[in-house]
Amino acid sequence: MRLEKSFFEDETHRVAQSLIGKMLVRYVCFFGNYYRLSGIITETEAYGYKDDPASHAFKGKTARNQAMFGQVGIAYVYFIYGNHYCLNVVAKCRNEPAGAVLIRSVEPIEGIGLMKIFRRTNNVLDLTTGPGRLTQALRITKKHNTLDLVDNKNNKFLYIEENDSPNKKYKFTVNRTARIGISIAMEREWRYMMMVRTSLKSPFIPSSFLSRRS
DNA sequence: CACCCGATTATCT
DNA sequence: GATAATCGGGTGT
Repeated sequence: MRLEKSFFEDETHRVAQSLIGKMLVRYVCFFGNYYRLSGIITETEAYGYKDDPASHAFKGKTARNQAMFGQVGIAYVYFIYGNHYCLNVVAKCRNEPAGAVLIRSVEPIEGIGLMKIFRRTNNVLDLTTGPGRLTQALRITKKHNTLDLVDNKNNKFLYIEENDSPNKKYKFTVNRTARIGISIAMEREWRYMMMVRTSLKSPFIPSSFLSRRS
């Protein structure tokens, strides 16, 4: 079931937390055929408006960040460090001018073979961990900026679903920390990550640790 | 128009 | 762990 617009109309940090465990879905055309790529969202960050100096929207609306001021449920994709695209979803309360959730990491589920091609690596472990990696793996670029992820009529190429796979293996909790790569507003714990455990007696650990090199 | 810098990552050591 | 790669956007002249 695709997430609908009302899901994204809430406090940005609450949406960021709710997105953990959801499924990011992308259909790509490759040599004439369409393929479904997907991954479970395992890490997000919330970015606000005038009260959030770490946010692109902090200083007001510009050509680059205008998507953050748009309807909830649209994508905000920006280019960073001369190399990478980052995918956000606009989420904010009604009457709030701007706000978005950065998708920082997913666990690849469907279309791993294609993701390897797009990433030019055979290493599954860091296929989609990191905001720049997941956009490369899913072929998300600035073309997708302002794309409406909750418009199931016109946009069948990029959206977010409930994870209702029958063999749902995630019994998870969500941990929160300060956001990555910023030096300001550290007291705000607006980074969320999926925590899992391998048995009832095991402690919860970041889901990324399960498959990580030791 | 020039300058500066960043919500990153690959590729070294 | 350190550093280079790389370029669009913001800012100020």
